Amino acid sequence: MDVTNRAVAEVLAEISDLLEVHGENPFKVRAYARAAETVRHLSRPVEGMGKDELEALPGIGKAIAGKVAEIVATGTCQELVHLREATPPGLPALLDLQGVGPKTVRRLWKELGVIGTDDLEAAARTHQIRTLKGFGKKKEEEILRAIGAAKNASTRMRVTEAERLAEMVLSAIPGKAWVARSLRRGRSTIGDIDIVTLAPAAETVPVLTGIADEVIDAGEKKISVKIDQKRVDVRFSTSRDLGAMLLYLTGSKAFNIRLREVARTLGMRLNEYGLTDQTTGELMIFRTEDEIFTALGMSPVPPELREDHGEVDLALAGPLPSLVEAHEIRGDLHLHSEWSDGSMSLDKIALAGGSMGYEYILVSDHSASLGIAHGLDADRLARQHQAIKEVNRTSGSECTLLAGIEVDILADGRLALPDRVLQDCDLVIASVHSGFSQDKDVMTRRVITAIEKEHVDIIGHPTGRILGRRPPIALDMERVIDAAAENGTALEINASPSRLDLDDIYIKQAQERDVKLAIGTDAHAPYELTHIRHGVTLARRGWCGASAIVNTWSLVDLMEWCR
DNA sequence: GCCGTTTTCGGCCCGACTGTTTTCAGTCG
Repeated sequence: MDVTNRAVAEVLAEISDLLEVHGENPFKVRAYARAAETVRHLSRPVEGMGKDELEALPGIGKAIAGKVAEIVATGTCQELVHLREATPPGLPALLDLQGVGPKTVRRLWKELGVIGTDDLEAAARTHQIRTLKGFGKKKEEEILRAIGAAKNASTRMRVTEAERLAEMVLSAIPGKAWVARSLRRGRSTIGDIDIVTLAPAAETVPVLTGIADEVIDAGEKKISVKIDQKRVDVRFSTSRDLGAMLLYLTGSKAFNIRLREVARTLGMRLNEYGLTDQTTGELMIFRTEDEIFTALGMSPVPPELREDHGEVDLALAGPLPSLVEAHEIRGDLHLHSEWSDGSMSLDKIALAGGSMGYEYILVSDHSASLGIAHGLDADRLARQHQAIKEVNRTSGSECTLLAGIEVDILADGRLALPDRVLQDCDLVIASVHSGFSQDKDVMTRRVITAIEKEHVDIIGHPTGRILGRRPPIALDMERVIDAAAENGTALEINASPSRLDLDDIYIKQAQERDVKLAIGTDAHAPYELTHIRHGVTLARRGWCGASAIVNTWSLVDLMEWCR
């Protein structure tokens, strides 16, 4: 049986949803949801863990440890089977509707016989909902709106799309404003935009109402609108207590809960306005987030780590590990020129690298193979590498071009170019670009075969995912990371906003096993070099310091490493 | 269901906003 942490987490999360629909104790519902999150972000597989080890995990006690063991052994558990039998299958989806929660779902089900979205829509159109006590015309309209919105459900945004939307709103707000929530934490995809502003509500609300497609709600302290199908929340604050508001609105939700628990152990209550002493009732306010961390007896937690993935306990015990910073990056280790499918000449790349302040850039065009236009064969690669030497001699740029290749990992694990060609490269990236649907075992062996190759230095975009378009390939990442550790091969953190591959979970795992990482933009055009910052953010989310990232090293050290 | 530097039982983060309400429940983040 091969049960991944993700699969176990999904079972636990579904139990949580179903318990909620059945009106179970909300704390029990949360217990399952929390356990699901714990398992989802665990840096080692629950499969093979003993009962004691499971129960030592945060939020997992005797009962859920038993469930996890059952799921690992059988792929499911009896509790879930029973809950599913007792629940119309269309019911949990109703929880996703805006304004519809567990209490409402349960009443609609029990009192109107609603068992799915279609029923609900019919009930609303025939005005049955307003017959329920406590429900009215507005609620009915809200439900119809929510169903409509769900039908053209907007997917999560890529980071670049979210940044554009945020910039547009920030520039419209008449006063200082900051981005918060998942965009500030550096999540790879963004659901909605949250902003904190010092601008007065009276001036801001009309402006936002003007640019919004819909106003979800608007009060004295906040306004929520929809722009281009995306939710934008703006919260009003003052410079005197900005710290607590930024902290609260950055989250995550789980992190906020943990922080408030910490405050309670100190006899205080934390909210978005400050810390309240529970005995005197005195409110302490803070201009910065760091002052609040200090007041809670913690080291400051950078936004990228605020997920309740162990950082709170660590910050209570002492300083957190220092994370890589953008200025520490000395070069870009993945880039395509006009020699394959990029748009940049070698001269232009050297120039662009110079203006980024880089010491080096790895020119890593595609190898010739099916599916990639203008990939390089051995002859063209040799000519390109001659041209690279020429540019290094003549460009006058501070930035050295490294002569590399992004060689295809073929379906059987062989590489698309022979060893004698690869050995002449400064650095070799090997990537999967075809045969994405191989099963897990075949795919894992394929990638590990490439990792074991003498001349391969970096595995490019390891899971091959394209956010919102192509799922990750089936890889046993445990085995891949072990193989990378054994062979001294680096894994890439691909900084392209459409990839952001590896995931932060795996970056953390790789680092824990002393696997080196390489950040590359995969740029095909000059402006894409600036995407390096997304790679740095992702590395930080994976708890990465500079020393684990090979392109924070000097050119000499980098060349020494890959030899 | 989980958990313990007051606790192995009795708590469980906290506030904004809305709708259908004369005082609050439900939902959301």
